[in-house]
Amino acid sequence: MKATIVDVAKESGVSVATVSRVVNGNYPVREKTRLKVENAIKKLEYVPNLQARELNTQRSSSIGVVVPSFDNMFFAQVLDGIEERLRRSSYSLLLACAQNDAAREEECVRDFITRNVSGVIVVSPNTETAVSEFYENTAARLPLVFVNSARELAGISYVTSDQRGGARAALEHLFHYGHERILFVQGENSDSYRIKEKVYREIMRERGAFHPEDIVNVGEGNRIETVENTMFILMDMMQGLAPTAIFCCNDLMAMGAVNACQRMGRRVPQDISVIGYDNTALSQYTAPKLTTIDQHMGDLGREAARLMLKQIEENVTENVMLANTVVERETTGFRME
Amino acid sequence: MKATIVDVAKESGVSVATVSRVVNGNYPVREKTRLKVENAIKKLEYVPNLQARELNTQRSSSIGVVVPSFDNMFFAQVLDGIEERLRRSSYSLLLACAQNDAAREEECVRDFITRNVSGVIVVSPNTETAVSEFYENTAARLPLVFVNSARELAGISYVTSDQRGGARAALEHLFHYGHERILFVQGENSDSYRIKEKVYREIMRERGAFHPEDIVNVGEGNRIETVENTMFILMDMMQGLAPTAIFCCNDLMAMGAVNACQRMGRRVPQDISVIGYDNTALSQYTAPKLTTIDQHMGDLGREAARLMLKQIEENVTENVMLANTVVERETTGFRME
DNA sequence: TTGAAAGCGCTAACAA
DNA sequence: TTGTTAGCGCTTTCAA
Repeated sequence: MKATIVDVAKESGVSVATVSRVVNGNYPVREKTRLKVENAIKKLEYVPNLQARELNTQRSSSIGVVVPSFDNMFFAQVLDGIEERLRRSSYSLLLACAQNDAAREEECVRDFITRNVSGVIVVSPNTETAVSEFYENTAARLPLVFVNSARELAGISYVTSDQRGGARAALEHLFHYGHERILFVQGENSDSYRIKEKVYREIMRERGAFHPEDIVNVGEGNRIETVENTMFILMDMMQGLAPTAIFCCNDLMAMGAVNACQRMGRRVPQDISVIGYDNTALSQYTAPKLTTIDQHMGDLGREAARLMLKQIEENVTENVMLANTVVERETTGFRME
Repeated sequence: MKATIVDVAKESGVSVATVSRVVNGNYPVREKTRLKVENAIKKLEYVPNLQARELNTQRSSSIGVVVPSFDNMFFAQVLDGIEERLRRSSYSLLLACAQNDAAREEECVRDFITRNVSGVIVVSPNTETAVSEFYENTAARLPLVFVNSARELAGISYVTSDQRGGARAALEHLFHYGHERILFVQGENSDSYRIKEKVYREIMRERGAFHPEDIVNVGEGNRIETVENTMFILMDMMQGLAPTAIFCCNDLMAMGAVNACQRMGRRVPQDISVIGYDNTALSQYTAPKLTTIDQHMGDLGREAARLMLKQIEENVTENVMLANTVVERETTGFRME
């Protein structure tokens, strides 16, 4: 069986208290005693039991993270950022996947509470659950951080990305290249499309360049088929219209847009410019490489971890909004007649 | 403060043992008593403390998973599989990232032991560490499962994917379409390239169709730049050679190969066929869509979780090798003159 | 500088 | 069917 602190104490002929002091190094121990204990530890391959320690000290050194799914590169990157920041602390990461399901999300959080985590980070919380009583109660119990949630609740820290600003930056980038007739491509069922559409409408109206028919909806926006769907829909649409640029709500759609242009014999960016959103790895794989908006997902994760640590240590919540920035690559530019 | 079992016992006027029995439902409790206790639990918002329970029962209900990094879609998919299988059990998942570093990998495993996990799954263990004494000692302490490791140690369960068979299947797929002169594109520093190269050499030699100059090395094979590097190297190479097909060790390289062909005015697959490896999401985003070999990474993860559970429950190790299968899409076919 | 002992929240024998 | 109690492995107060 695994060696316990008692075994070590016996082996080295001291009390368990002394062993504990050696292990934690928080109280003075005579050099000679320390050596004896350390030898015994090595000999018995003793590893302290964190569960017991935490039960005793009423602390916990794990943080729960709930993600809605793994198939999306977005979450992998946020997770990466969280892990990176947490690594420098003494906390470790308990992971659960909510499968895009509100009930399952609650379940995950409850399980974390049972496991006595120090706090829970929820990435893209389900909008149904996010407004519910459930999270209000949970926030009263333990530190809670939301990543990318539109709705705000008391006692919860938020880290979001400035999609309004990002949409504006994307359009200004296109204006800068002299584009006026700009198609807007979005999908269904996501707050993030709503936000961008609103900005698009406002800005285009301001310029007197708004045409309702320039707004294209390609349906489900985060699947593999999105690329192809977007391509076909645009090939259809663009027959009648003569946009000089296309603003897409994510890189999948942008990729479909580029493909559509190429199939129709329009050069990108000489004939038509395309800008995407998210700066997923994808955007660099294509030829030409996508100009897009970076949401800095790694930073989103790092910030979430930082806010969590802050809540645990100082018991204060904080909200952070990260800027979205243009990454210019090869799909935007001036028109060449 | 959080309510404990003692609080619930007091509130409902029974002993802690009875509360425990109600919570666990493992011993008979009179209906009326049970109701009293349940009410108290609800009233106090009591959540049992798993740490205490596990300390007492000498059990643990978490499994540690170490991945080398997150930036690779591969690991995200394996993780997805592990999580999916574990979800149906009562175990939860402790995650750590080794950052492609052998020392850091050991550290992660040690930390898991301290946290008293039931077992550890290591995805793509570092080859240095994999052969070391470290894992031998660790395997003696607790269940260990390796995903995608070339070297085998006693007391450890393995789940690997049959890359030999996959490479053979890829070549046979090309032979089937009548290709004889086939370029082999690989990268540096990975067992998986070695394995495929060996198969390629063997099979091409057997057919008397082996030309040493057909083996191309594009350097670092798992970065974003791999796509572009591959493209330039191949555009250079293919001037002199006249292959009718290209077998690439991963989808990044295959994407680069397709781009190279297109730039050189060769139609894919009418003039030249390209086959990739991995079946990453990427392979479906391109136009034309990549024919590739599926490693079934989700299954790899699910199997790893299954073997872990088996080791925990029955204390037996098992090795599994998953078949790699051809996924035919749009980049392979007969030559059209 | 060290040891004895209480107790963290829980389960499970044992007794009633 | 229920209660009493020992003890899981550890930390920490208190006393020596």
